Amino acid sequence: MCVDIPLAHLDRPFDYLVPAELDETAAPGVRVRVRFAGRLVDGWLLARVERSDHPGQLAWLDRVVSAEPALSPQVAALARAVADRCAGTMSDVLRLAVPPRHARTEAEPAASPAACPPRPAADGWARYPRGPAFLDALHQGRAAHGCWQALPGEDWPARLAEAAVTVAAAGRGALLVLPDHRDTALVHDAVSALAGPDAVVTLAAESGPAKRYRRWLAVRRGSVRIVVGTRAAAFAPVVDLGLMVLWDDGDDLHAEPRAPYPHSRLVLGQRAVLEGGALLVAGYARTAETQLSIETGWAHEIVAARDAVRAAAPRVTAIGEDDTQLARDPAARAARLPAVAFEAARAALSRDQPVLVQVPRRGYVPALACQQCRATARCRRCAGPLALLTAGPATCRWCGTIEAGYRCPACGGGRLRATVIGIRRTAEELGRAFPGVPLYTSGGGEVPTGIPPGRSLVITTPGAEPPARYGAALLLDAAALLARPDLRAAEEALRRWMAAAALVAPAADGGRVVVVAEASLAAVQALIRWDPAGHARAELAARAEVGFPPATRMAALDGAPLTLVDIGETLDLPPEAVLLGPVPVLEESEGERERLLIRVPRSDGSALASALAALQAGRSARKTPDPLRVQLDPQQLG
DNA sequence: GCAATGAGCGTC
DNA sequence: ACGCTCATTGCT
Repeated sequence: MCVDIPLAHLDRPFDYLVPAELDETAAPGVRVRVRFAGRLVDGWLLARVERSDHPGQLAWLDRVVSAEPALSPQVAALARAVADRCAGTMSDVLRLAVPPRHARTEAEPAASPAACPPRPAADGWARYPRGPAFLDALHQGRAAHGCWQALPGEDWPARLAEAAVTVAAAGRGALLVLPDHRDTALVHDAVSALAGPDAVVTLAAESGPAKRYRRWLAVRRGSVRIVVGTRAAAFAPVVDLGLMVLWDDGDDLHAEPRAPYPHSRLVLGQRAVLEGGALLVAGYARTAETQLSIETGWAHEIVAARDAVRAAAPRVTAIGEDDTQLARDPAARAARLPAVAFEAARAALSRDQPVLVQVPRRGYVPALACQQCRATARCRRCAGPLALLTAGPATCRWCGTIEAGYRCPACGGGRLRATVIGIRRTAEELGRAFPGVPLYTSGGGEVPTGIPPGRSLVITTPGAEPPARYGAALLLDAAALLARPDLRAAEEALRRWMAAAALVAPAADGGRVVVVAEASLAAVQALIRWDPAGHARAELAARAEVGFPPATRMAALDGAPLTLVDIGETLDLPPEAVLLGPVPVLEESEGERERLLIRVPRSDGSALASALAALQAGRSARKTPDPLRVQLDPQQLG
């Protein structure tokens, strides 16, 4: 029995006696209710055993909630492994893994078992030297581990669908985890086109409790073999799992924001170890984590040859922000468009092709700086950042004070410049620079599903690029992405640039990408050469140099300052552990919060996790009131 | 010397 | 959140 109580010191199985009348329904995997410390709590029946090691009196199982064995032995083992790895509790992981029960749905009769589709042709994989061999391995049921860098312009949903249907054709299940719903829809449609609409199901929270549980049960009961979904689907109880796919593992949407904060990469990786299925980590770009799995020999890379990359990639031109030659055309000048960018856009439009313009952040000039010395402009009253929220004067984003006569406290300059120009103003300005050209914007919740053929300008925030075949892409304010004070800034910038540039026609067909950033920067170089592998290699080496993940294992502890000092002194850590901090956490919320980082060699990762689990167990047993957040391998190290 | 009371801990 | 243990307290 695993009781559903979020207390770390109760994160272990408890034994109960099964009354004769429940003997038949009390099977492993069913939901039960038991009396625990005097009150009725929910729980999962993990296993039936002959005898208990518990020396005391055993209590009786109160009720079997439903005879449906919702929790498969594989998912139970996975939840335990993920909890251990993240220094969290199994019940917390199970809450992420299993959707809430819907009784009426459960009573509906099960659909017939999934049929085997025929093995599809997968000629698209022939462009990657190891591609066909990987698909053969999938069909033979081997537990191959691959890292696939998709070529620019690749119909990647079709390639992933081919891999999934190849596995289904061999009678096994496939699970595809993608960052967002746009991507799940693309892959769902691609699988559906290849193997029919009944061959695939998309698991998503927002489809409503009944629908969600119905689909989930269909997976659990083996009525459907191919499952598509976002991060929660990484736990989907796919029967006889033959393949797991993780698309774009650098996207932070793969990081679960609820305790114990497991990343889809970790969940699928653990699953590959426990269940033995194949794993394919795929994307245009490559993360340092994925690079590590290649360098340790755990995974093989599946990449195209250099000449295939050159043939598929657009021509990329970098222009530094300061030595930018602005376009002569006055309208283009007003839009702050460098001449090279203006020309690239004009050429594509003249060929009747759409042009993609990527702007780092949404909104309307999110920040202002001194024109003269570039110091960030701050509010005189509260030191909040100044911004142009409307077309009016600068306004403080924190307290709303209107700043009419700004004077820079550093240099005395009285003029302001926008440091990041948002999507709305860029759209306005570009509209003026290219009069008569249809204009689309994409970002936030509003992403056009497609762009009509012909000339148009598509202004987008990163990650919201509408699928189309673009003649050119302009990556504006690219330096702003790189300048973020984040360990992953370079990797993240390259990932976002590649996502946009991959939609542009090959150089041979006139496809051009203009990135407004210094050509000497490593990430910019990697974009120009279209070399995600080289960048990941350098990135991993750089992290090893400074002792950051994934070269090491790291834990972040967020809590009150005194709590952290106390923990740092008492925690039972492996001898090579290094404490960093605690440092204040930049949060505008109430209360003083600090962050303590703990770094250990990768070989001590499990010792670190168990030390932190023991810490949490001690704190929950002592009913320590002040909250402490423990995060292993945090995405953000800030 | 022993019952009455309460804090602390484990929870099957 | 119960209910058990064990220590302290107050009284015979």
